[in-house]
Amino acid sequence: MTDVATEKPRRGRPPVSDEQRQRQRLDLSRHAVRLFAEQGVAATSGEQIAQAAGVSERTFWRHFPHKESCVEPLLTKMVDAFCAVVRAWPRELELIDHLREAYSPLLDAASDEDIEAVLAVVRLTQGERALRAAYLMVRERAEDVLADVLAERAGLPRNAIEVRVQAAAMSAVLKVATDDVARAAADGVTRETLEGHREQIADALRGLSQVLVARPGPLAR
Amino acid sequence: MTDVATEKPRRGRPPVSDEQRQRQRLDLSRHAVRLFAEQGVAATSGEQIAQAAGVSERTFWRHFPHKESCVEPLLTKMVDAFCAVVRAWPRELELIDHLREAYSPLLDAASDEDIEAVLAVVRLTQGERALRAAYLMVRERAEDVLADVLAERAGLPRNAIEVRVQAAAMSAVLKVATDDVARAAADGVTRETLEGHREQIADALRGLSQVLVARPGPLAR
DNA sequence: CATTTATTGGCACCGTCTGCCATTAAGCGC
DNA sequence: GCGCTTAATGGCAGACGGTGCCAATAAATG
Repeated sequence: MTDVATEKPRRGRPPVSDEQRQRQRLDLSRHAVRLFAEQGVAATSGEQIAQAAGVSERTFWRHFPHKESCVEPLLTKMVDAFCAVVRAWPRELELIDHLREAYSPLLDAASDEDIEAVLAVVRLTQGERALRAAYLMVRERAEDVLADVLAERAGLPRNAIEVRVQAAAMSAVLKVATDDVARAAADGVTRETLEGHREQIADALRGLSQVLVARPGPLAR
Repeated sequence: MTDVATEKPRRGRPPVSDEQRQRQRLDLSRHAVRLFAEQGVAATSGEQIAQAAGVSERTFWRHFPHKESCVEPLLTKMVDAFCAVVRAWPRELELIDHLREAYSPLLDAASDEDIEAVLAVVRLTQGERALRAAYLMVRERAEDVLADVLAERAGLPRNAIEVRVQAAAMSAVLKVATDDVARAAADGVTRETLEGHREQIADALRGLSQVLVARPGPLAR
């Protein structure tokens, strides 16, 4: 009825800004991931994480509904960066080529420590099934972005079966490549490891278009 | 040193057979899924499931490490059946055609109640993130089987990047199709719904081979 | 029946996570 | 500065998830 932000004398303490909230979560997240990597998820209690970050256990649980969701802010940060790159994918370019161009800036945008932490999380998801769920949730968000972009480029509705399948397939490609790199970076991340990721993705994308057996292609004809 | 099974007078009560163990788990699983569907996962306590199945809470927890893993036996049963079909895929046939032939027997092998229960679980995984992890775990096992079969047919090592990517992509296809059917079967499963699944898979497989934008195909040339 | 081993159930206990309330912090007008 | 209002925090009790331990029972052998 009345205007948007008017009619609001706003008395009392204002809520903290959204960015600040994110920063708090991110801080908790970094401590949590460090502890997870050092001693495992099961052996790390919520109390411990809270203490490491200097807040009470109660407020820790207010920030994260489950212990595993601690990894989310860190992962989200990287995935969002990647999504931004995908969204900026120009029509006239191959995805591979676009990634080749945009990949390095993506790496520069994040601190080395965060990159290391993210890869540590990905590695942890191999054995710690509790983290797998969180990991796959944020991957799913990325898949939706991918589907949006694909749909727009193909001129199809977002939920067309072809679009969803393609998005799922490409998402799978990214997953395979990322897992490989995370494993490769088990002991120390170098610039080469990360550049390798780009080429892994390229390889994997090629693998996708090869279509070993799923259809009667030129190979089988 | 000594022979395999000899030298074992085997005194005392013998361990229960593996099949019997599986049957017990399956029984628990059915009760659990029913309760999950009726009142949600969070609102269903381990004690409740145990009581429904007529065992103590303690032995319930001995059968399942986490509450969510209750769904595993049911899902595994279906996935194993599907894997068997994939393994039997003859070289000279298209996958789609093979599935068309083998699909009905697959349905006949399971009770209607179990099929309904499985679809209910898949539907639940949409909203209950706790179940998502369990669901994705058994899907991953299926992906490995797929990779094996693909590797053998293509004459490549099991962990070749192309193989893994293809397996992941096909697995994604199955996931998309299955989710669609589970949604469609929200109110009552009919034979048509299930036959529809086969066609969904076929559609999705076609979608996979279309390759909207991932490479310079005839469309982009 | 006595013996041996596997399963079961009961109990105590730690960690996860929530609801509730008192306390503190951050803004406002005065 | 002082109230006043609202948001964030911390502390506490408690339900639920899940494990270790031990006693009781079940199923085999002789």
